[in-house]
Amino acid sequence: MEKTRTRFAPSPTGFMHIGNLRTAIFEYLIAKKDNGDFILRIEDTDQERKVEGAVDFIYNTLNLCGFKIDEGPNNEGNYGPYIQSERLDIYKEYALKLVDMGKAYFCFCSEDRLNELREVASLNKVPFMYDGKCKSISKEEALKRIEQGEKYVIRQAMPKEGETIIEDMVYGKVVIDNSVLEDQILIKSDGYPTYNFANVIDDYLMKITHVVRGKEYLDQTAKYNLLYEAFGFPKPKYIHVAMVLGEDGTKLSKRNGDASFMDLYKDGYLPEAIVNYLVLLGWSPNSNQEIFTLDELIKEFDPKRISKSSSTYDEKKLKWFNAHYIKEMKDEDYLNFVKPFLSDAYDLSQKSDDFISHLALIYKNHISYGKEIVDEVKLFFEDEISLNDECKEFMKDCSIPNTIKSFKEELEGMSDWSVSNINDAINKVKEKTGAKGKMLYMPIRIKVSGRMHGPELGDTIYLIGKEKVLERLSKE
RNA sequence: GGCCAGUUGGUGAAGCGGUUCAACACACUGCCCUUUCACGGCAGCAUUCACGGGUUCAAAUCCCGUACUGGUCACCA
Repeated sequence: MEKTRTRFAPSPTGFMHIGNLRTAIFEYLIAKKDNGDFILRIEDTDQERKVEGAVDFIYNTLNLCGFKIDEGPNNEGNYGPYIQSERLDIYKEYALKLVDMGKAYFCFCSEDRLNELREVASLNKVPFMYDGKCKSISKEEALKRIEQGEKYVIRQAMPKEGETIIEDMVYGKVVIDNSVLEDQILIKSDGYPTYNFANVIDDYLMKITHVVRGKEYLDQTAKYNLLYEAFGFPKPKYIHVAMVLGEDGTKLSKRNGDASFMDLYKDGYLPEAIVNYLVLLGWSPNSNQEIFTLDELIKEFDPKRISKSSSTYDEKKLKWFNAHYIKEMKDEDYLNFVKPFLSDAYDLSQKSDDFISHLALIYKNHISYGKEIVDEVKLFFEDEISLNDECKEFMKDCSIPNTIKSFKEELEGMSDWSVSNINDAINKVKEKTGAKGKMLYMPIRIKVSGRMHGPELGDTIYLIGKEKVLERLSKE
């Protein structure tokens, strides 16, 4: 039995959106479920889109997600190189092999001629397809013309009749009519392979057993199969996955400003939560379980349960997952996680460690992503408070000044500034004034913090500090 | 336009011919808990599975057609 090998094959653009990552997750899980290998291959045959440092970026992202790359550009295995631009000779060699077999041919048609054909086709309202003009050129003549420096591409001679069957683990059997397939280009005139050709060659040479890719490639798989068959290579198993749509129903993209993994990560989304959320987007386990560790996913994942229809990215659900994972964190880990967000936003140099930790911990059950704490915590860093209309409305009740006065007196007489003493003080106010419930807590909260929502009142008062609290209570 | 695929609630989805078939989760709404807010707990939320036909004793589940959505038809990946 051959070893299961999957590959993640991104373009090095230095950006990874959610849909890309999800594909990587599926590939990783399929490999690891069988104790197989997960390979990273860089598809940089489009030299214009290449970005410096992109390879490290991809390693970094996958590492954060907890995925170990078994082979890739930075840790080569036996099937390198792992960057397509370094494999040009290989593609050429295989293309020529196909020419020798009579299954591919050199084509000298100029772009102008192709454009003319295209125009005629669009005039006649038929799909454009290369007419195979150069197919009849003999190999000897072709070689002579190449010798003379003529530009050429290599095209595969495709069957004009019959049909090609695609077997997919998600979509089942899909039949494509051969008549819609044109003689596809294998090697471009700049010597680079086309994406399709490089893929087939690499997947074969790297012994990839399961090809996971977006559904947009489903139709094209017929071309792949014809290539595998021409060479006599064994075909991999195909797993096409439906797309992830944005909340507006369109495809996720960088241009739409849709979140990338790194954007989310920087805002304080935990990789475990992102992975957990994404794997459930278009895949469901054979149970009601929703929270999964990576190991559990490896055990449970079954590509046959991937959904055929596209799904919509739902930030609310992601937040729910993230909040869950935050609540599960150990306090110590949580503090290390949120403190950077605080220190980025506020000057903490005058604050004690106790203050910062106490403050951060109060919000552990409140925030759904790290950066959210910045806004939540604002009330502890502002000198002036101003009430909004809702607060003002609330404060109109005539019994309130009395409550505030009484509470102020309690605080003034307090020797030891602590959360429990503050809570006791609130209790005493209740006894003395008869105010209770909302009419007890809310006036104090508003007067002291300037808002109607916030963490436990005792903690809030404690952290704002005695001096500032008294000052605010005294104000009209 | 040709071809390919998809269509279960606001969202992710389970179910794939009957025996709770419309689970579960997010969101939302209400209640309870906490002397406030939040957390947490509980409850409600698709008479119906895009629509129309057919097969069957029986269909969200099988078949056909229609509509809609998306993908694809490059020397781009």
